[in-house]
Amino acid sequence: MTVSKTAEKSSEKSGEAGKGRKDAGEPQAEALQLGELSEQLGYVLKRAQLKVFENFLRCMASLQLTPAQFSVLLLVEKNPGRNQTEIASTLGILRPNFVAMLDNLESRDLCARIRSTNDRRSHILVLTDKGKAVLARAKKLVASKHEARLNDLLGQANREALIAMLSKVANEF
Amino acid sequence: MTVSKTAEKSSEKSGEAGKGRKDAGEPQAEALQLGELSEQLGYVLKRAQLKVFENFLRCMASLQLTPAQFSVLLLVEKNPGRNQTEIASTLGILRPNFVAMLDNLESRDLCARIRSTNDRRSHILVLTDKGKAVLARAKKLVASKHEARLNDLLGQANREALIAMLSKVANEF
DNA sequence: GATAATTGTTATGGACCATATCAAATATCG
DNA sequence: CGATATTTGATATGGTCCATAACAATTATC
Repeated sequence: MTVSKTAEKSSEKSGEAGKGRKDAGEPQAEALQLGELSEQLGYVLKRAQLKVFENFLRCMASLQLTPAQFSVLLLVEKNPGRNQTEIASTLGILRPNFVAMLDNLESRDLCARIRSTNDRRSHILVLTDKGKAVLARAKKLVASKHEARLNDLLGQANREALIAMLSKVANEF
Repeated sequence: MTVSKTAEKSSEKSGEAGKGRKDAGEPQAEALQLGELSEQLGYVLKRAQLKVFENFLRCMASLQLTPAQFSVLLLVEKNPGRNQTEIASTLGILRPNFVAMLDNLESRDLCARIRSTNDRRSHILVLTDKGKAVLARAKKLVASKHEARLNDLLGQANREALIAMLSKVANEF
């Protein structure tokens, strides 16, 4: 069930540009049989997730946003005035690990920590103007380059069905 | 798009045993709005993947097999006589990282490295008798406790549709 | 007002992933 | 044949992400 991010370099040798794939060329070392692996939920889930994240990063290259950072900006925009603990726990990020993430976003002036007047322990999170602008551009990129790709691949109906099923698995499994 | 493995402890406070959930009890700190996040492919994919892996580990607790180890055993069983490079690259595992994995499986007598007579550089991989037995038990556990759960949740048809779509995403996205 | 709990933070360790490098064995090619 | 390049398994190492313990400042609780 393990899959890493590096595309297998071995495939570069065989199917390059316009070469009509010779079938009985060299010994060729026949491809392995995946067998039951290709129907293992966890295996195919992980592979799909890696591919999707990989594509997401490419789409966001110009904005330099990771999936995690994008999710933080989205959530802060939707829920302004919440503190670090609330945002982090909603995303399943542990508070200690959230600190460095925010340091990054804040250093890039996308997000700001504001001392709460009610509870001077907590930091209220808000998007800066730049943060809002970047997020707006990010959304457009995701919609046009990322989610649209899923539509092309599966069709609108199947895309929605897939996301609905994944949500169900995520929440009720 | 980030999700960790720890279940949010905060939910333990509210819905415990048989307590009828009071709606207007204490201040309650209203739950955050996920907004567009809940329809982000990457977000829901990652959450689902974590839940599935978590459940897999619980099911395999008695056999002490991780998803990655299970995939290795499955692939070696299906393709006996292949070397480390072939098995690893098929699973998307980099050769350096595969060494420790095999050390582990070999130390538990589940898998064996055999020097190839054709090419004395490579190690042929095979399952030991114990490895075959453990894998057989693992398959039964996965089928009865893991995959069956997906059937209960989605139904047979949807389960197959989900896996088919994930395969498509994994291969063609 | 003493004690407990919460918030953000630091330090730290583990798991996983990726790259460079190496010795041994093999392949390639002059 | 023999020099050079490639392949295989392995080691070392660094990065990222995840998880836990602990701490100071602040607030809640009694």
